Amino acid sequence: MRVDTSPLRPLGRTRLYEDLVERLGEFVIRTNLEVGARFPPERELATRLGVSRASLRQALAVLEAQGFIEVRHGGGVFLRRSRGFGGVLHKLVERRARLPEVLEARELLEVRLAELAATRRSAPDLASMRSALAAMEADVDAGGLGVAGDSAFHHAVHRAGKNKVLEHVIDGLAEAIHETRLESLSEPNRPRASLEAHRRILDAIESTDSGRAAEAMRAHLRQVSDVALLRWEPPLASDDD
Amino acid sequence: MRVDTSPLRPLGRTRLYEDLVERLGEFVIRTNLEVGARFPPERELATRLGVSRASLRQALAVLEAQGFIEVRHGGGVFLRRSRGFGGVLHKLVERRARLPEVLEARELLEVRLAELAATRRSAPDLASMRSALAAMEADVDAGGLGVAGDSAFHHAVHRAGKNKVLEHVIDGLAEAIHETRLESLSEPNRPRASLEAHRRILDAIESTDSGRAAEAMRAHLRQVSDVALLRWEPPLASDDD
DNA sequence: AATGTGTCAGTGGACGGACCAATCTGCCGC
DNA sequence: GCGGCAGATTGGTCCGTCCACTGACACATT
Repeated sequence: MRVDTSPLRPLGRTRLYEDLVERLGEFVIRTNLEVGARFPPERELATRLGVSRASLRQALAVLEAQGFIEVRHGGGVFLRRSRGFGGVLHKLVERRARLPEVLEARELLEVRLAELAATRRSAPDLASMRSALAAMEADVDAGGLGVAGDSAFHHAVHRAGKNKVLEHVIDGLAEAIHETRLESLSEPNRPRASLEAHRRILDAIESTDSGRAAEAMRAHLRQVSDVALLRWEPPLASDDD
Repeated sequence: MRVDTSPLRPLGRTRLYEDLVERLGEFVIRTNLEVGARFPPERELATRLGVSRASLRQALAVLEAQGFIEVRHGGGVFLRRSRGFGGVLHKLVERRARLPEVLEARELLEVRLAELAATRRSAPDLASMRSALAAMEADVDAGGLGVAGDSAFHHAVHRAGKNKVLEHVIDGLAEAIHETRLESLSEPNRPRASLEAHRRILDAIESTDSGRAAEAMRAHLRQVSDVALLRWEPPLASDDD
């Protein structure tokens, strides 16, 4: 039983620590704090922001985990990078308006990963893909959409690409991608078509044919995002230079 | 003056909240917690983990910011996704051993973004690139390495690609990339060569020639990563299937 | 004078308890 | 059976306290 999670939040919801993250971001900008420079002490920050040290420390923990600051015990809080202070991928991704960008990013990453997978895949990787496909087929035969298998298959391909960085990035996009997948698979006959597309991808990867793998993946993704509403007109280049 | 940040950390240093993030990850795995399911109450978690609620809440804040959990006031803590629980990009990136993967990811993203930039760049984008290049040239003429201009130029290209998601991802890799850039530019004559490479990229983007932009960027990056030590032998595909 | 050493103020790390606010649950009266 | 109220649950925030690490300065030693 899925718990209804995101929608219909209380409205004015305000995570104090989230506000603090933003405030600290502003602080960096407005004081023109340089990379490597030190923040005021926690106690002072807390006082000036009018919050408790506990709340402030939640915000600092987030920023540190994000890599924006470094907190040195006994030393102080230091700025590590200012670009994109605040801002987390998953938040960026969860905006409906970003769908075209997400799809664009997805295609880029996933096609390349399929290409890499064709060259680097190990025996266990292939096994994962096959079993994911089998699960998907079983589910589809039973009248399901095969989402679990679909997801597992793509994940297996990602792993087979042997690049943790790219894999991590794609996983970050996973949520938004998952929505797309649902919309697509909900159309009649889609599950079947999708299954076939996956077979072609697997076949190419098995034959270590990276070019074919890339193309098969690209075709598959295009098919999926076609359904996913809005075709996107990229802003035209202006030649006013 | 850059503060020496990463190397030679105190050894046993241990961020309690970081450990907690991992522990919670283990908890999700071991109890096979499903997406949407609820965690035990904070107080109970804190007790069972043997830490204060304050520390636990730092960990929860990180996990929530990361999008792994959702915390509902008065409701409880819920699992949003389990894939890659814990694990943050910038941590992944900061491992020396990952350099090849980072470079691979960088090339993929940056080449594509250059390609997009050639089609989507606006007048202000071009202006940013030109001024970055000018700054770089001035610095190089003065005997500097031109790192600031270099960085600004790439950033301008990223922005011109008009895809916030990709831009965000690249910015996440920025730190590691920056190191690479330093190593590369430190070699004799490099700054000059790099400047030329950037000119070619800009020229292609100005002419809205996406193919040439992509190639110019690729060549530039290859040149840079050549210097960056270790050529990488990707793991060979095993044909034992 | 140069160097080593001890001390101490400053700063982050963690805790426990208290109280508020949103939510959930179940009982009670209609 | 249904609506609503009240108490229990659970997260949100704060405060004060104490510990641990760092860095700088004063002082002693050579």
